[in-house]
Amino acid sequence: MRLFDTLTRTDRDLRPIDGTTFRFYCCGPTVYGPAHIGNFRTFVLQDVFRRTLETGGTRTLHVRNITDVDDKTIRDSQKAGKSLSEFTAAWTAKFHADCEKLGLLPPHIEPGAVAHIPQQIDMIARLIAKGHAYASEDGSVYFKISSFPGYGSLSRLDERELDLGKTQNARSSSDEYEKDSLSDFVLWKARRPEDGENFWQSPWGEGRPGWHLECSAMIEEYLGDSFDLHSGGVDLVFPHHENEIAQSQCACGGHFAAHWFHITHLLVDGGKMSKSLGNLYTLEDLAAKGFSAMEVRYVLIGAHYRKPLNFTLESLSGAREALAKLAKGARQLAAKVEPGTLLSSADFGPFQNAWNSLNNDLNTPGALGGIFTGLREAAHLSGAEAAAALAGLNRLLRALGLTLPEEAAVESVEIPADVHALAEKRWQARLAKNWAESDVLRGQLTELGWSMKDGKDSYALEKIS
RNA sequence: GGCGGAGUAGCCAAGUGGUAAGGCAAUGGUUUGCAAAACCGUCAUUCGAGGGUUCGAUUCCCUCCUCCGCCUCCA
Repeated sequence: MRLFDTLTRTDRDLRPIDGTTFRFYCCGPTVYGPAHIGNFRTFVLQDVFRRTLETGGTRTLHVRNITDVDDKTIRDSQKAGKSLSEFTAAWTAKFHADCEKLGLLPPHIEPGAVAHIPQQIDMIARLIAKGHAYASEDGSVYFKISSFPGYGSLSRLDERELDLGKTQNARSSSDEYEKDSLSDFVLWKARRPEDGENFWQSPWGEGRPGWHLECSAMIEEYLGDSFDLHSGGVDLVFPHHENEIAQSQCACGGHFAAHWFHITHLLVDGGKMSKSLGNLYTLEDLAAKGFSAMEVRYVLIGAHYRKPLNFTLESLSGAREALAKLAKGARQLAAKVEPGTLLSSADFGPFQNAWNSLNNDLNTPGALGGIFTGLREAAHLSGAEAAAALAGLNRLLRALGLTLPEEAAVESVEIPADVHALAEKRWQARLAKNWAESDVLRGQLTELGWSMKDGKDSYALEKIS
């Protein structure tokens, strides 16, 4: 597949460096609360990315970390009166549950920062030995940006008016640590009183690792000094990924990530999502409004990953209808195929365009459009062609990670006796072609909060929500 | 202010130097006592505004307007 690369700003073909397995790393969540749909846009697109590679026959190694120590996890665990590990374990479990609902494939490896402190300390020691880092008097360690000429290549720092020297004066008064240059970033944070019990021993004294370091250390541990792709939300380009490049290339040599895949942020109702605006949605918030995680997933893949996606409740309703339409189309296609037919998956039949879209810079909305168009074409197919089309459709749905809703599962709701009696009465009136009375009775049912829909030989009662 | 991205029908949203995918909503018809459901249709002379290049631009260039992101630990 071809994918846009943030570093070179070009579309490039993806080929595993080692020729067999595509190895990639995704910056995972900081577990101090429930992830919101903006976080999940990134994780869902990374999931579609992986599924597309695998559907195309490429084996993958997917590593995604859990950030379980930083300012926020420490602060909020203290607020909650829990130990850091107890606190982050609970939110990690919640994250996993949400991921499963969204149909996200679990990463092959999911390392946590706290479990990799020795590796982080080792990396810092190497950076100091090579002259890329220095310890300050308080026991913190900083990366010396001036020691790495390549710094800023990913975010094009040299083209920005970010004068690393100049900003120092303006901000040094509020800086709590002692750095040579303000732009230098922290690798090891000396223990502070507010850290409570959350500190570890190091050659530089008690403290904890800086945020940027964990990814570099875990990448080295599981992917080595060179690997295929690194991914995250756009906000991580600077400084997080920039710092990772500096740390890893200086400590390990190697070229680090061969490709950078960044997902653009989600907008809600045309603007930034924020708690104060009341539009920061978690899966739970949306479930409370009656929307399933799969409907959320459909909306999230409904826009190209490099364009802003405007999330609205209206688009969620649209997703429900669209999924139902897809499910119906899939059922109709399946009905044309003899049960037991061996489904060929050599090509995608009428869904070839959809598959091509997915492989052309992960164009998920293009792929969805192609599926609906393909479904229309597939309606005219039969026999082996229909079987091949069905196979193609199934592969595509798997690549997108979409699980289609089952045929209208009738919910068994308790129907009050008076409602039931009224309905029976109306049904009899209707059978007697007494339309006037029939309509009056339906009006009464409506007032009780029930709608009555007539079928050929029976009727259905539905609670009006 | 610097850098980056975006403005396509009521909403979500693809796409292309050659005359606008798809989904939702809406709407017409068939059907149904009427509804609902289902099925079959319709639905952007136009792509933020104004210039330019071109036989031809929504697509390339310039200017302007609006929105969004990043600018030191936010996916």
